[in-house]
Amino acid sequence: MKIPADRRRLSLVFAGNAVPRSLLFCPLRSQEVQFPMNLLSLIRQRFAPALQELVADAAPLLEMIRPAQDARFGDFQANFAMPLAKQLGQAPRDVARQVVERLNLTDLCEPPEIAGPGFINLRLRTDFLATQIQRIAGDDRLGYQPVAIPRHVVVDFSSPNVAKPMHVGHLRSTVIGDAICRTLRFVGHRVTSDNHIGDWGTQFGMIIYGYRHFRDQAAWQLSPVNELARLYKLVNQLSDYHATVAKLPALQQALTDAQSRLERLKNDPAASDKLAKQITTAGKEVTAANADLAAATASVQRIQQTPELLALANAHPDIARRARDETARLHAGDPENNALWNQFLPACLEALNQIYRRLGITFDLTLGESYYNPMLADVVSSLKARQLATLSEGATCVFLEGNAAPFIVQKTDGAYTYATTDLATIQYRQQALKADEVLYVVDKRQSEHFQQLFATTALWGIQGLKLQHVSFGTVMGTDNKPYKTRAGDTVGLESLLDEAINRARRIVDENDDRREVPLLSPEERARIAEIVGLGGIKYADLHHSRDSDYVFDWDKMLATTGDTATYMQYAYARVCGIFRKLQIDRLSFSTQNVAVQLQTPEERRLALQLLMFGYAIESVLNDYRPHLLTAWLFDTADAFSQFFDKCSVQNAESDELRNSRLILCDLMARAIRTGLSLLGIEVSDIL
RNA sequence: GCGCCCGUAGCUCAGUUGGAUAGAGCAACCGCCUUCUAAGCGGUAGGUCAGUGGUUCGAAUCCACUCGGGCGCACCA
Repeated sequence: MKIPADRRRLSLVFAGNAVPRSLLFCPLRSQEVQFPMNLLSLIRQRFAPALQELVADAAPLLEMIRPAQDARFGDFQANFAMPLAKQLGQAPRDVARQVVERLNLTDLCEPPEIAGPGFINLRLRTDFLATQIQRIAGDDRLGYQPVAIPRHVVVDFSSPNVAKPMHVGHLRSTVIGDAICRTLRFVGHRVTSDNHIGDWGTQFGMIIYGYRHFRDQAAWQLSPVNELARLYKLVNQLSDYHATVAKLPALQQALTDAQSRLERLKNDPAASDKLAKQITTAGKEVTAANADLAAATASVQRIQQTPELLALANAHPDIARRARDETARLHAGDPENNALWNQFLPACLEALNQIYRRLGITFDLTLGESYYNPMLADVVSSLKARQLATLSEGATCVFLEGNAAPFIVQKTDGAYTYATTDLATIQYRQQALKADEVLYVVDKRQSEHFQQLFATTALWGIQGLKLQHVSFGTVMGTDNKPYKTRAGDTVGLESLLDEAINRARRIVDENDDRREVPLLSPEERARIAEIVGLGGIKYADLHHSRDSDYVFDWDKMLATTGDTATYMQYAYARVCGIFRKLQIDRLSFSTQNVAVQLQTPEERRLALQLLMFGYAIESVLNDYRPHLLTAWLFDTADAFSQFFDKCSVQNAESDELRNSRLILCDLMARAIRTGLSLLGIEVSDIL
């Protein structure tokens, strides 16, 4: 397949770099012994030789060394003695003892303890922790070394449709995808973020049709994007109206059928568990059929009760087909439709970019579906040549084992589908972009599509490219239904961001007004409200495990208490407050060589937590789960809050202790700033 | 009908792929500001991990079935 040298379609290339440069290459000051900045890997390395003496493959056993799940068990625990004992035919505690005797850990840990059935509990030496903190003092990367072998990862996320308003689902993809990009870059991989926007599909036919028939010229001149959005909604509404009217008898029939089925079952004299279950099922079917009919009737009535809409609907009875025709003509190269496309697209993209700018998100590439249009015919003929694609009911399909439905690459009318585009995109990403890996940050409801896509890709002969669907769950409202406005519309993103910032502003005002002497100017308040509001939205999304559905709840998101972005931002601001109060410059202080002492449990816990940063990062990238980073951030801020409570800096018993605590404070601030930056969340020196 | 996912404290969610007495946040109750930001800290209470059976040293996690819920299944993307 040929990749067109010229980009026939408009594509935007951003040079944006998500993580501040300063965070990327910050060499450590001391270059002596380099421990990997992942304490767990270090411990595992020390266990490896001891285990290799007892067993051929130590790797799975090393996996069983974990952070302790309870502080009483120390800092780390090894759980391998029990399975290993079985393998060796010995008692677990004996096996544990043998391993412990072979260990050389004295520079890192207190003597290991064997507990319960054979757990090995490890407690790091406090002087070791102190040395490590001293070593990474002042480092924004907390000592994290870039990977030795970088991969090139293409991250496909956000991917809105132009002209259709973006909604919370796009927000979720955008926020998760951006966090993944930033984290991958941080550890040293090469990342290409690609916004695979829907700029070539059915909705464009609708806009073109709307533009030709329903355009309000004044509105168009005032704001093309708003007018296009209105036109899309209108055409969609009218198409739906006709489709729904046509569907009403069938829905009515379905209800009647379900009802009579239920009656028949209820009158069945034979009583059995199976029958009872069938009655339950039939009852649910009646309820569902009722709901379907009611929804359809309501949507029809909405049109019929609005004379202007009804008149339009009646004047355009075959609007759906004619809109599809416009799409087909666009794809066929019709000059007028292509001219309109070229006219519409920049405004649509600009509207999207406006939102990305507010969110602080950039893309390396914005290659929409249209970009791949010239490659689609070759994809299909290549699939046919390999006899993967066959004609069925007029459509060109790839039939895959285990899938009832085929993977359609060309429709009966000759049009290509997003399956075709996705295949072309994969080929392009491997051949032109030289990607090693592609991530798709897309709603989990599309998992079957990706399963088919990846299966087809493999059959097609593309090798050496790792493909992963990074799926996420639906965003629900507090009513546990997909998040919508009361009228049933999707919630526009722009208004969502406004709402978040407005709410945050109220909190910022309230807080500052409570002070004896307010600290903040209106401009500062506005800036902080933005940081807190956007941080709240992003954090709410990211701190849920990505594949669970989550409930979008303003009050929780911007709560002034608990596990929110604000908690971390607040902890950061408190560190800045300490340095302000003592009139010490944080940046210059942190480069001084200060002896770190960890005398209290709070200081020790904070230090250990900071040193677990590398482990947290690697857990995130293991399966692209940003919520593991939010958990680490919360634990870190929590450790700091306890430290702040118990360990006064300005009233420290000695200058040495004060300086040691200042080092911890500074490092903690860097940890929070870096960690939040990987999630696309900012901090402020004052809150 | 076929397939995928889920069910953990009153609510919202974690639970590092089979480890020790199942954890957070919110809400509730009790306590802590003349000292670095109380957007904070400490404490109390709250659980049949939907249910039953199985696998084994050991199960919220794996298997089977049952109950309850969600989603997807031929030309929208």
